[in-house]
Amino acid sequence: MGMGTNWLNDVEMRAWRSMLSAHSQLYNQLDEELVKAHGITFAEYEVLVHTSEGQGGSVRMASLAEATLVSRSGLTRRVQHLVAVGLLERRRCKEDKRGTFAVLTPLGWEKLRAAAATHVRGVREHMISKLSRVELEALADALEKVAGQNSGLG
Amino acid sequence: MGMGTNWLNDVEMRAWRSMLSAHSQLYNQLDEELVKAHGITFAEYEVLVHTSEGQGGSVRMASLAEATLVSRSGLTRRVQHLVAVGLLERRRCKEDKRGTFAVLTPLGWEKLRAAAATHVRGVREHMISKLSRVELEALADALEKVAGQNSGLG
DNA sequence: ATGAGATAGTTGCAATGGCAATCAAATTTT
DNA sequence: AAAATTTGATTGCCATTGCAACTATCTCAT
Repeated sequence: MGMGTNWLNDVEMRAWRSMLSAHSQLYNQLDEELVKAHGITFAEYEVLVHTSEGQGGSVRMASLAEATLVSRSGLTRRVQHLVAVGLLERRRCKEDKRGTFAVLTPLGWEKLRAAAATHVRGVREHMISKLSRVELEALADALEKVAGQNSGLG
Repeated sequence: MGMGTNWLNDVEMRAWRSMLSAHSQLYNQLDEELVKAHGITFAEYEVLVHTSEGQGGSVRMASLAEATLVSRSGLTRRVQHLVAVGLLERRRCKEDKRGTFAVLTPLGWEKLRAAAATHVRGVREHMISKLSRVELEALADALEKVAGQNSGLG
């Protein structure tokens, strides 16, 4: 602005760059492991997880979009694909005829159960095992502050 | 495997979920701010930054791809676009005729200078200001451990 | 009840990005 | 030095995704 840019100092730069790098590596690694072992992407796995947390394994589309950090149109198509491969069903909402539920099928529950084992193992191996308990807590606390008020699911 | 999945406990889950959430929010926010203020995406900004760090504002394509966490084909097209809008030039490498340098143009330097101010302000506002100095250091340390041996650029 | 506006969800379209194949040039092997 | 392999980079093709536009339904003010 008036003067030259007040650049990020070393700690600030390390925090920001390692955030990009750690996220990228973790995401790609976990995604690859799920695809190889179970034929679903991490994004699809996230849909199954959040669906399973709703009443009777069913969640409204908008809520699912928010939980999985994707746009509504993006979610529509992800669900379309998961329906096509038999892991989800769509159910019309009786209270609000505009609404739609995504519902886990028995096959979806089974896929989720199997994929969760792979996913949890991956998170432990690629993230948690690299940190002490204290470091992990500090990481969780700091990241939650950065993420802001995003605790509940909806 | 023999027994049920050993689920993530509370701290582990908080760390992992907040990583996804914090990254998503930060990335989208910083991207939007750059697009609005300077007409370039965050991904493009990253290319300008890493190019500026090379000798004479020039970097080999492969090195740039690695630094910006994108595939080589993805980088080829990003650079194509930045060339089309006049922020970069391509220069053939004399020592290795297969190679190509991306080189910042004067316009590219100017755009970088302006965009950096916006970007740094955004990082401070959306990440750094939410943490104490101690928390920030803990975050940087933890994320670097998760990211592994990715310090140098190339 | 009716019309204005908000909300749930889907679709067209365009941008982005990765994988595999390809081409050119460098390096290694024999 | 010819052949085989590796490496740098680009392109074709396809999958994913977001924005804007659209439809259907709901809510609220009058």
